[in-house]
Amino acid sequence: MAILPENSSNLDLTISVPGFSSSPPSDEGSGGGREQLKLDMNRLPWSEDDEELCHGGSAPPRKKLRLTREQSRLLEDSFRQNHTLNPKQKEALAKHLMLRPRQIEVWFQNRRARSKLKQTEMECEYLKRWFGSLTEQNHRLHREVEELRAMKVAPSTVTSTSSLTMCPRCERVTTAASPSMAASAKKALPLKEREH
DNA sequence: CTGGTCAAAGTGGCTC
DNA sequence: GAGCCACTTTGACCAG
Repeated sequence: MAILPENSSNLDLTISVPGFSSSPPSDEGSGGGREQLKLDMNRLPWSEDDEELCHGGSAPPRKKLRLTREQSRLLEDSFRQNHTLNPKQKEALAKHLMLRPRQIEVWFQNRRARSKLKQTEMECEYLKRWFGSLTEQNHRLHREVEELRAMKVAPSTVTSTSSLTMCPRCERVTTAASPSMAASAKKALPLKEREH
C-alpha cells in the first residue's frame, strides 16, 4: 500500500513560499480575504512530476485548496442541473474550472452530503413540531378521559350514551361535547393519517 | 491563543 | 474496478 493516497498531488508545495502572505486584505464579508490564496492554490497545470515529488521523501503537510467564488458558483450551477456527473461532464467541468476531475468529484460528493444533511435537519424540525403537537393532543385526550371517567362515576350526569360515538376504523371514542378536540386531533395528524 | 465552524480531502465499505 | 456514501481528518478562518 502506498504511503500517500493517489491524489496526494494536491499537496501543493508551491504555495508555501516564505514571505507570502496567505491573508490578503479582505474584499468580502465573512470568510473573505481568501481569494488570492485560492487562486494560487488552484493554479494549473500540475504535472506528474509534482505527484512524484509528493510520493518521494517524507510527506509534507497537506495544503488545503479553497475554491474561488467563481468556481463555487459554477459548481453550484452545475449541481442545480444535476446532482451527479458522468465522467465526460466531470472532465469538462474540471477543464473549465482548471481543477482536477478528482476535485470535481469530491466537491459533488461533499455537496450531496451537505444537501442531505440540510434535508435531514428540515425533517428533524418538522418531526419535532409534530411531536410537540402530538404531545399537546395527548394531554388533551388524557384530560378528556379523566372527564369521561368522572361522568361514569356519576352516571346521573350523563344525559345519553348516544352523545358518544365510536369511529369504526380507529376505534376512537368521540363525544358531541368536544367537537373541537376531534378537530384539533385531526389537524395534528399528517395528511396520510387523516385520510380516514 | 483557543475553540468552533466550514469545507476540501482521505479512507473504507458497499453496490452494481 | 469504478463510483458512491458515511465517516473522519485536516487546514483555513473567525470570534471571543
